[in-house]
Amino acid sequence: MIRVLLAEDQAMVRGALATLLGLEDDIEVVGEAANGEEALAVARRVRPDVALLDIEMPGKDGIATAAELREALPDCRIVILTTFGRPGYLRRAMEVGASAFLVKDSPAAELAAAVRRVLAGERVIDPALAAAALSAGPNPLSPRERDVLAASADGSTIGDVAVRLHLSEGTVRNYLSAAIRKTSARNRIEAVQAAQRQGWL
Amino acid sequence: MIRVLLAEDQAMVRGALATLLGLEDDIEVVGEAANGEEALAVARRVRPDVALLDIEMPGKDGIATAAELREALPDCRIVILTTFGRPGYLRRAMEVGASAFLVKDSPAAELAAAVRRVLAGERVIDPALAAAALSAGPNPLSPRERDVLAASADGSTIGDVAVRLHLSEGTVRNYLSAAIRKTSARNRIEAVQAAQRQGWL
DNA sequence: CCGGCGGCATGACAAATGTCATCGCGAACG
DNA sequence: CGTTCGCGATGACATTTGTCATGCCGCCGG
Repeated sequence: MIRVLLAEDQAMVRGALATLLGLEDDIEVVGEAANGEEALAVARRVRPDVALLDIEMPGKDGIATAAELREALPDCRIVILTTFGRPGYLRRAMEVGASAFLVKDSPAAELAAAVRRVLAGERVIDPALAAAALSAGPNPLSPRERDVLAASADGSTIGDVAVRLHLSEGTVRNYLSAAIRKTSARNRIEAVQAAQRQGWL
Repeated sequence: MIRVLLAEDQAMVRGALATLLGLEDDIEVVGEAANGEEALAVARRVRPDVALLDIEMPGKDGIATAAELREALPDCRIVILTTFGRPGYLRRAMEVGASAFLVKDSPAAELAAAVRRVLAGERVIDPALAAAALSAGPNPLSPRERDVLAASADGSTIGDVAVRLHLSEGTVRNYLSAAIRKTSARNRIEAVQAAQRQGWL
């Protein structure tokens, strides 16, 4: 039996996916979690063969969780599951040692198939997405630019961001200006959206 | 057997939910759809007893679909399913004649339960959410303010919005200013986010 | 040890944004 | 019939935002 841990914040989806996997003869869901911290705690206890991690979770997201899980249980294969097939997500998932990257709008049967394949040592990545990630290139934003852009994402004013990041307003404007240029956007809002679309935040 | 139609854009989630429902002795999934148009077409053909509609779908969303479905198949009960428990969503769902309103982070078992209960003539609404919807009050934005705010949501500049809506720039600014005031926001971005959080867009 | 790069800051300037007062029009409502 | 309200517009104004040049510091690679 393949022992699987499932981390996904939406209970209804989590339950449905767990049931789906449980129907497979060779798969057994040995743990469930609603967020990253929980996933790590459960993983340490149940020591699954494969961990299915949703990226979009409150608190510690799936990628960060994957990174820690890699250290705690090096033998546990990691399958990243996500709503959004963003190039940056894929890139980060791979850097962190994930074995598979699945988007939720691929067919449900893919899930069990991916679990089996990663356990067999394969990597599972949608070729189209892989191409997109490669052609998009790496994140061009410097760490600080990324910080400032992320801090601006919630509608904060430049002053707010400056306070929150302990910077001068002028500096914030400069970083933002750089981020806008690098994302080929016309203003902050477009820059934030472009960066999110690429998975750079 | 209760004949159910399931509309949900993410194939993996759709498949998992369909499987889950199919496991119930008294429920049968007689149709699936990935968007609103498809849902309507399938519904007309299979004439389900209950339609499960996700709100967040590309093209025609779950609420708009519910409105049309209500006219096409008045006897078909409607269960709205959504990721976000936004007060405005609930309000609109009720106005459009939905029998139930479920958020995806309630337990998976709720789904089948809701299907049975709506068929029995009950309404299924999370009490906490109902309270939130009532205490939040109705959408204070005038139709035009809503249009302008929605058109600004993607980072468009005032000029863009003016062109797209065939308005003068000054008018756009005025509506935006009103929307910002009514949402108690400090700028466009906050206004958009506040409105989205309430389900007003 | 020197050049480049990233981080941080200023100051100046132009452009976009937000606010306000005010106007005309038409529809709805008492 | 008058009042109110939403829609659309204008003009003036203050503020915020975006751009650019420039400077300083510290670190790292050649």
